[in-house]
Amino acid sequence: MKKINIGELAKGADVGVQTIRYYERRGLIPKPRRTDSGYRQYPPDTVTRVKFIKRAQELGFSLKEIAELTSLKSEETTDCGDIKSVAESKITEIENKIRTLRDMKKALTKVVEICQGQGPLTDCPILEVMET
Amino acid sequence: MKKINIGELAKGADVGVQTIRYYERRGLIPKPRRTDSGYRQYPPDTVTRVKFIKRAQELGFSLKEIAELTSLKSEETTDCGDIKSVAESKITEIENKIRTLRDMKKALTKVVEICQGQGPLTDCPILEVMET
DNA sequence: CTTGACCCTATACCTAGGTATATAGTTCAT
DNA sequence: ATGAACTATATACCTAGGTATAGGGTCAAG
Repeated sequence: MKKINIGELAKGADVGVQTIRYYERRGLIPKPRRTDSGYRQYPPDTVTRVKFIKRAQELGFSLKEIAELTSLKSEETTDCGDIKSVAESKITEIENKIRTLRDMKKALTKVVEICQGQGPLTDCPILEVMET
Repeated sequence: MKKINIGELAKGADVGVQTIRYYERRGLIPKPRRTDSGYRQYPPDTVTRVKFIKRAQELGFSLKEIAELTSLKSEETTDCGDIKSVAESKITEIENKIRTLRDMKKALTKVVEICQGQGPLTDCPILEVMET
């Protein structure tokens, strides 16, 4: 297999070169071999690895959690159920965030509905509700 | 009216003393007068002001937005409708966040449903979907 | 007159996820 | 053999919202 440089890896996974090095520091991708001059040489499937990171981010995982997921992946004793329960608790977490946002929206909607949308600030129900 | 110290203000608004000084630096609360020895002396209603900040945060406003809201409040030309439209665009923003979270949840739920919850990782549909 | 609880400034640190900059070495095509 | 394009390290910077620490001064009670 031909190896790829950091630039090709970054391009292939659609991230910046700096981001790759940052991921390496964070332990999200393995430290690659180097050429004699010090250039990083990646096996081409590292592109998949970086894409995995991006995809997991889109699904709501933090880099820290992705690192945990990755080390889970490489443990012998991990089975599918372990991954599943990580995903399930992430779902719960997302539900909680949605609930919080819905409460915020509800509170805001309520004051907006009361507000006539004109007149002096002294009577503004929005500011009023925020000051109590 | 008797003035209060920073500690009393912090306690009254249920935040840390450092937070008060931080808000001052951010321009969220006016710079108070000082005693000869340099102590900050607040009018007691500053407690309300700090509580306003906390409340607005709970409603989803960033400190930057709260500062804007505050300067809007002190402009002569501002009327209730200006405040209302700020609140309305915040509602829209919250709705967008909810939508994003719902999409994340949907994607995660889908893979979790496919996963049997046992067996080797090689067949794990969750990891599989994340790698594509 | 001293002790403890305040207060002051300045600066650094924290999480999260990077991006930017400075300085230097390498590789490849012409 | 030279210049563009790439790579390396180290360090600083960014947003957001603070918290912590160091090294002082002040105030009130006993």
